[in-house]
Amino acid sequence: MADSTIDFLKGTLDLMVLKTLSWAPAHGYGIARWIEQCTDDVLQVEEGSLYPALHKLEERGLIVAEWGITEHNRRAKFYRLTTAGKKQLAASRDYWARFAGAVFKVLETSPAPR
Amino acid sequence: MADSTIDFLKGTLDLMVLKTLSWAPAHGYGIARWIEQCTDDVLQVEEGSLYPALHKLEERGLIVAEWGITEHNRRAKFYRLTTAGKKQLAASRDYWARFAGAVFKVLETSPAPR
DNA sequence: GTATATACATAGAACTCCTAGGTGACACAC
DNA sequence: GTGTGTCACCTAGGAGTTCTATGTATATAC
Repeated sequence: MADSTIDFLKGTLDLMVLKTLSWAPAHGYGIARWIEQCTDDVLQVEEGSLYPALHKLEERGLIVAEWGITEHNRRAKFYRLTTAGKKQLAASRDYWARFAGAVFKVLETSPAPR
Repeated sequence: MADSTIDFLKGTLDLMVLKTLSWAPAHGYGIARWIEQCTDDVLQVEEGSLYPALHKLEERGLIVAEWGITEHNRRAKFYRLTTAGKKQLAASRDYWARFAGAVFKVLETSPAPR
């Protein structure tokens, strides 16, 4: 959209959500805040992206939800990784490493000898 | 789409095209083959993605096209980076580095002390 | 009682990419 | 000269994500 900012997020949101949940169950709001905090706000998680993504991950059986109470004494939906989710996380993580490595390769390669 | 493959390409196609052109002018077909070769086919550039992307970059004034003849003696459109394109490449490159770094940070961070 | 932060949710727009097709020309074998 | 493979371009349509904008509701602080 804007000239100076480029959107690289595609596909990585799911990955980071799964990763965040691999530590402990968490609710949507908390996942978003954690990712932002962890990356010094380089990655910003919009709620309009996050909740649909969570619902899709749930549909795919990668996470399961359960209502609970937060430390702020509020009602919230806590998500937990399933076995399938753990497998998917491992696969996605590997794939992302290969992908990012490939991009860096292109960015760092010197002109081909010709 | 498929379970095992995830699409992380968003936004990076433009970046890699600009980078490829930073070495020397090239035509679409050649750009695609080079990126694939450079990444051992980890990144595959579909023509249905590439040509629209090239046209958009041209519209934005980041590259310019000129008809020429390839080493195979065929007619082809050679793209060249403009000054604006070089600036955009530098900016996108920096941004990608920050983005990828942030993702890795999330993927590598241990559970938060609690 | 009012404001702020917390927490969830969805509709619609905007965007990118891929699928699936199509065009044409050259090179080479036969 | 005809067929096949490679090169090189292009677009329409659909599928899929993400963002914008908005709405709801509760707990706590003041």
